[in-house]
Amino acid sequence: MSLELTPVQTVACCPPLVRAPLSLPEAEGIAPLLKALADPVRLRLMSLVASHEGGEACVCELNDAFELSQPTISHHLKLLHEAGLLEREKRGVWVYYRARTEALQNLASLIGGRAK
Amino acid sequence: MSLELTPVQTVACCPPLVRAPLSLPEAEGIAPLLKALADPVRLRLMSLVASHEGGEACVCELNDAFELSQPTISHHLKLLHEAGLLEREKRGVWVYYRARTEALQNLASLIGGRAK
DNA sequence: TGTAAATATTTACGTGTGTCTATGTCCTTG
DNA sequence: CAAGGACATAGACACACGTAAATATTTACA
Repeated sequence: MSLELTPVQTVACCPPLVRAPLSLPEAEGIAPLLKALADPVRLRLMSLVASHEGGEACVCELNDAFELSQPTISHHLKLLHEAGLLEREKRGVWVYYRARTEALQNLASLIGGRAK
Repeated sequence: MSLELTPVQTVACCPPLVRAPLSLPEAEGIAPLLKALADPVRLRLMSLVASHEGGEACVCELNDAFELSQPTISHHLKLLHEAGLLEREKRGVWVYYRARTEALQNLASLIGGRAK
């Protein structure tokens, strides 16, 4: 197995943007997380999952929410999963994705944390 | 002049991700903001400016913080400015950029806002 | 065991992004 | 008004990204 940190593990280690300059390694760790969110489809996927009842949603429901092909949705879900923003669980034929809210909150405090 | 909203104006109007699904127009308004931040160089630029004394920094200082060409830094600053994350002010020969902290805070509460 | 449904992977393609070099513009000062 | 410094713009190029079509994989069930 790899010793690499997922992006979501990286973000928890940094003070807010307004507090201190980010080092290059820190920035390189955090950027992939933001990149994963920086797409209209993935933003909507994330909000659909995160606001869904039980904090999770089945891929079948997510597919229906977009006018995009199933492989395209699967691709976006994979990116969010690899970034550490979504957890994946297979139950029978269906796959459920769950939002990692602590990852979102770490990211939020990095971006919007207070200066002092 | 244009009637378009800048991304930063868009973000203030949406509930947190975990609260309700984002509409397509909402997501398309917010994604550019995240995209602007989703790059290691721009993340560092943003944190350099935001954490700098007085909340602003001169381009000349920012150039020195990277091993990139001056036009490349200028390009990144332009993207951050167009997204509404940085304000631009020319004073004499120098240009100063200032972080729009309320934009960062709106973005943060969108991403990490509590569910209920 | 074989068939259908749910999801993922592969491949391909047009478009967008990050970077550089070269050049332009604006301001200051001699 | 000429020259130089600070910053922006334009053009070019390699690479990454979003999407779709075709195909593979996994699971349930008749």
